Amino acid sequence: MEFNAVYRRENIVWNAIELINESGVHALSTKLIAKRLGISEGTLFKHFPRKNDLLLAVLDQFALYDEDMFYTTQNKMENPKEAILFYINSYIIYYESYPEIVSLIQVSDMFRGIPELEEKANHVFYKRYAFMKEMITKAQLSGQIRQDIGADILADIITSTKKGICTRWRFSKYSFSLREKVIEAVTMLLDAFKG
Amino acid sequence: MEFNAVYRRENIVWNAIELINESGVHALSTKLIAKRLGISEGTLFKHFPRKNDLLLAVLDQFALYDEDMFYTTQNKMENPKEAILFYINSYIIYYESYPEIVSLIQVSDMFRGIPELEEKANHVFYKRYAFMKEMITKAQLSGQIRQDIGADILADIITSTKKGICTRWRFSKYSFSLREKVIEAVTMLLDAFKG
Amino acid sequence: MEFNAVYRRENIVWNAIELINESGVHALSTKLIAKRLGISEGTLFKHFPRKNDLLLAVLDQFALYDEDMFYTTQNKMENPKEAILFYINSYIIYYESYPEIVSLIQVSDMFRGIPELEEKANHVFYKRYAFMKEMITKAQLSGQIRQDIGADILADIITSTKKGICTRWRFSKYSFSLREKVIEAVTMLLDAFKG
Amino acid sequence: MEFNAVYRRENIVWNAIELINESGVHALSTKLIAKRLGISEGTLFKHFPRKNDLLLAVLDQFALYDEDMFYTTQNKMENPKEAILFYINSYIIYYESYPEIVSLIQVSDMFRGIPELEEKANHVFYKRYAFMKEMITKAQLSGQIRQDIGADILADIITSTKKGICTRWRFSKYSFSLREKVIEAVTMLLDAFKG
DNA sequence: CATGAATGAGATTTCATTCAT
DNA sequence: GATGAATGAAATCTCATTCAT
Repeated sequence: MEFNAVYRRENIVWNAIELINESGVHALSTKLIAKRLGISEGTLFKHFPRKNDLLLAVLDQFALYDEDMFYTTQNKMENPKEAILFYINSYIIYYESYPEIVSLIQVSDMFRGIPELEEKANHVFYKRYAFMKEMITKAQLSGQIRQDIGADILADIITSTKKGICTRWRFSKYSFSLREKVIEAVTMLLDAFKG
Repeated sequence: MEFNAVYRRENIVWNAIELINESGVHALSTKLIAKRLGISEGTLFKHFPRKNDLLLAVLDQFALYDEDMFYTTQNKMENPKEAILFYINSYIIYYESYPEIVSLIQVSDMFRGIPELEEKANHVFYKRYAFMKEMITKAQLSGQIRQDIGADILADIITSTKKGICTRWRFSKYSFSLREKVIEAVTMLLDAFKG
Repeated sequence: MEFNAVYRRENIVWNAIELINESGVHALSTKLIAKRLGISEGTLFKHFPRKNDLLLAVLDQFALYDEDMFYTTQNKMENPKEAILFYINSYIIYYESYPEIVSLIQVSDMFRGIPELEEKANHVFYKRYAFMKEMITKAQLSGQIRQDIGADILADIITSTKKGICTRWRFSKYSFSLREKVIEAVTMLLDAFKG
Repeated sequence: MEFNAVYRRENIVWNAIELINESGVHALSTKLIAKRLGISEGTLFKHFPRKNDLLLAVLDQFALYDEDMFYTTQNKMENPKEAILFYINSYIIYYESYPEIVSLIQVSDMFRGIPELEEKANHVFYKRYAFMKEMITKAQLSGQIRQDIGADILADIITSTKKGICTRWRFSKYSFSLREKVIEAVTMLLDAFKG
């Protein structure tokens, strides 16, 4: 059954993510995933011939909506400032629905030294960073953001702040509203640097 | 010789850090460290009875100057804003002198799931965050920073931004001046939120 | 195949016992067992996740028939003296069929200091001792054994004698009839202390 | 200082015995002994060039008084029965003064597979067994013990019983009087088989 | 499509022992 | 005579991966 196979794959990926969330990457062994899923390791390898293939799928899941978000955000670009908030908000929705995904936020560090994974993770972050920078540049051109500051620096500030609050959210065991804090921070920043 | 033992320990720690920097934590095996130092694994374990002990020493190295920095920064607290810049600058000096140390910046994530390491790493970050928040609060009380914004959020912004730029610095293979970028960003932020 | 797995497990256990018999516990390394079985160490650990699990299985094998012996002996208890001889004889049958098992007789000492093993070994011996004492007490009540001697001491004498002769049998490379010697000794003892 | 060297050696041996008593042979590492003595492993090896040399010294300590006991017991041989009791009693005195020594009683099994140790341990036990058998034979010749029973079997019974009670004494954490129980048992046996 | 059995490489750790100082 | 540093071998155990059924 094709449907079943797809479902099974997703299931494996999510369980892997949950394991990472609970115990960190170093605890993610094929044995553990299989046990948690109630399947044999053999079966696991039928679905993902190499452990790295599973980790690549984890990365795919992590960035699953990126292209969509870029696309739908682009459509709001006549108002770049609102676009930025819309974009940030999209991630928050994703993270609040699936908090385990937040444990992947430092995925570049997690996968450093494993070439194919490191490369893919870096790619994801480069694209996100580039997109943010592009939006900021547009906001500067449209006068919504001051033009005397580097778009790269502001992109650093906003993306890092988002990451930082997400991380603190996870450490605090989700004890505050991610949305409120992130939106407040980004709004503050956009206001502070408005054109 | 006591001197030798201390030197050897430090040597091991730095080589471990370099290995982490080059290939990530997952590549940090005792065999690799030993080989790189030209010593036997047995010797390594004489100095660090458990691999975790070595990793704890790595963490110690990472946070080696924290207390000093807190202390000397405290002495500048009559001007909190300058204190913040001084504090940030202290880290930059450390990182520019020993760029490999920057690869430890996400150490909390790297060590997640290994209780004693995770705990210690979290402790380091909590203290840094708390210190930044304290400085911001003082700056607000002295009127240097606006009082209508949360000290916690501004602490998130500044510490995250520092981390983010450091990480990008490393990814870019140190292709820009860490000092310039970080100081520029933090100055911008302090200006933007001045009281 | 379930059958195969069970067979393999038993096979491992018996080879471990043989190794203990030939060279003592201290020579029982997982590498040696694996080599002797012609399997990899990995495979060994699939069957027994920890070496201690294998040793526990060795203990189980050692005491495999204990409950049976207690049970069938109980049924002969209307004549306690005969019951004692029947019970002793049951062990002799086991030991003569599988002489390697005799090398486990001092298992409590062999496993001292390894908590889970020590505890289990002690448990086995305590039960055997208690059962012997119970039989002696019954024999005293029924008048078959003198009542002016402590059941515990006589239990010590009989169980120790059995052990002692078994050990000497092994040291002598099975050069005499275990049955004859043990039965002779125990018969002598029962006669000497008859009521 | 010769005196010091001798003292140090004895000290090492006793600490080794204590360690065996507390945690079993398998826990007796040179590292542990050195730590317990507050000396370096290097120093330990100055006194005992090989670990086996230390273990041989442990065996020597275990059998230290054997020759003396054989000798002084011989002098009482005009009354063999009393000689047997005297002989048994000598061990009890030793064991009650140094209960840790009792943990060596199964030393033959502990050292099985380590040729030089196994051989020496067997030798000790063979001599003790032979001496006991000799005394019994004499008691039979002098009419104190029945002549229709094998001296070897009675030697098995008496030596095993002694061992068995000693072992139970240790397991019970010395909760009963070793002397009373052993003397009672042996007296009982000698009476039961008197000529 | 799923599984259980097998595996070899490698990880961490312990051990007895050596040697220069 | 004592020490600390060093070591190589071995021990237990984990890992990702393969394959016949």
